[in-house]
Amino acid sequence: MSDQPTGSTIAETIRSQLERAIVTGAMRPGERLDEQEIADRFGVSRTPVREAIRALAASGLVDVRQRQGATVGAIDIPRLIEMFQVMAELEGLCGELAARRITHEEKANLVALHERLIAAGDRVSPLEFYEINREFHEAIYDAARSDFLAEQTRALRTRVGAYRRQVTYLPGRVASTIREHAAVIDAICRHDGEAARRSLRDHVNLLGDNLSDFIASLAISRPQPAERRARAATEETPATEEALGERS
Amino acid sequence: MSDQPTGSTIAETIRSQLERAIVTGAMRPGERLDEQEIADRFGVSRTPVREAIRALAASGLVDVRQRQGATVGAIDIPRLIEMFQVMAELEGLCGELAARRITHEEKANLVALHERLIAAGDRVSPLEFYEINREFHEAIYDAARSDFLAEQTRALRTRVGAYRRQVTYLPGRVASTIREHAAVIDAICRHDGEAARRSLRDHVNLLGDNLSDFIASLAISRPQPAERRARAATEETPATEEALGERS
DNA sequence: TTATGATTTCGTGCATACAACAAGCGCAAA
DNA sequence: TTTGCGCTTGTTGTATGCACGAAATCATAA
Repeated sequence: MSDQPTGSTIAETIRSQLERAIVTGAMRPGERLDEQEIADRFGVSRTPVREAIRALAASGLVDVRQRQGATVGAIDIPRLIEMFQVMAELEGLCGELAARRITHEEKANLVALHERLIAAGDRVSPLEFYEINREFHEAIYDAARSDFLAEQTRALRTRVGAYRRQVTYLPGRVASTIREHAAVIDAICRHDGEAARRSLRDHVNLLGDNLSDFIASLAISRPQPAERRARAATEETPATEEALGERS
Repeated sequence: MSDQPTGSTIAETIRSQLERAIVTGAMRPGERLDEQEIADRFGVSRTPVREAIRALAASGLVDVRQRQGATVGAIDIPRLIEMFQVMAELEGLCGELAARRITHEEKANLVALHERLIAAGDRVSPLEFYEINREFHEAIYDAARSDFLAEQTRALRTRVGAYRRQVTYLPGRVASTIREHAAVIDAICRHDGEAARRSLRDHVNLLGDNLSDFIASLAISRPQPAERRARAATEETPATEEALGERS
């Protein structure tokens, strides 16, 4: 390993790198994770790589089958919808708790983030929009004052990250997101727990709905993913899944 | 390994065994998990033991700190309450979905389980009561038709298992449980999603409330039975250890 | 040609050895 | 006594070798 964070283990470093590769879409769902290959790529032995893969498997980002190696977690549509539904509940609970517990400073922060989001949305900067959106939700987690709930919600958010990213960029979705966030902020600042819960839950559920529409529209020209372990010796492609690929 | 399930790995076997030891309370919160010791105990090398421990850590049942080994997950009171709150939401969602999707056969099964629960409650058979209660909730997960939701809820249930077990056996709690379950069944059979969600959520939340009462009552005066063989008696333990440890 | 069975190949699962780090211990200095 | 430093010791983190098993390949028969 050339650059390793001091105080951290190799396994954790690899885990982090792989996670990043997966949630950003650099590694595509169904793609194989060969222990030896990854070990060579990072210049370490199989042991920490193996540990990293198992950790990712535990968080649901990769699938492992006995004696058959690991692949990047492929989530089928029904399951993805289920995940959004659960996420909606958790985010809703975050909203309700936040509405009851938020401080003045946090309110101000939320509003500020929202305005940054609007600005980013106007300039149509997907990456920045995505990041600010993340911070917005993180701010709500903080305000909810429930570490465990925050961890669970965050984990789920990460897990669907690769897919959600596609949805967030849908045309028209940005404007809707801003409107929905405005409703969330309003409810939270009014300390209306029920309204906050509802607006956040619906917000996330709408993402899920959009997702299904999105998927459905793609189902027409979907190539059969019969790719086995065919990997060219060339550089790996920083692409996204064909079904969820760039779309304008 | 003397008896290993065919088709399963050693690591998985060990993971399962350790999980069982933890959720049943045989291993107590804060207790240390020495890789070599466990490896010797099972007659295997450190490698699969290590893997098992990391898996348990990922599911939240054990805590690991870099270079400082692993301990059985110790959950403090605020966090435990947070976990119950999240669990209440998830169970509530299960209930709502179940109310909308349950079949006639499943209704009958639910009722049958409930009657078995009543019988077990009358005979005051804690272990059986616990098991039937588990099956009851599992039946609701099934009826909800959401694999992911079921997995999440089940995982959380397992995670608080060691603590929840104590609460379920509180005097008077059995009768309340049966009453609350009756309300749940009624709502589900009427296909009233909202009522099902509310009744199930409150049911679990009441467990949380009882939990706090339980903790509070123990904080006053509680002679330690200490009939269990003390393994790491000198080990530093969190507050919950005292409060939720062995009791009659 | 397809189907079926043996064989080869390649990757995972586990064992073992070594390295690195943290906690405990002893000794010396204040 | 207390404090600080270096050493020892024990445990974790990583590397490496080997064995088992599943998929791939090939051979043979219908």
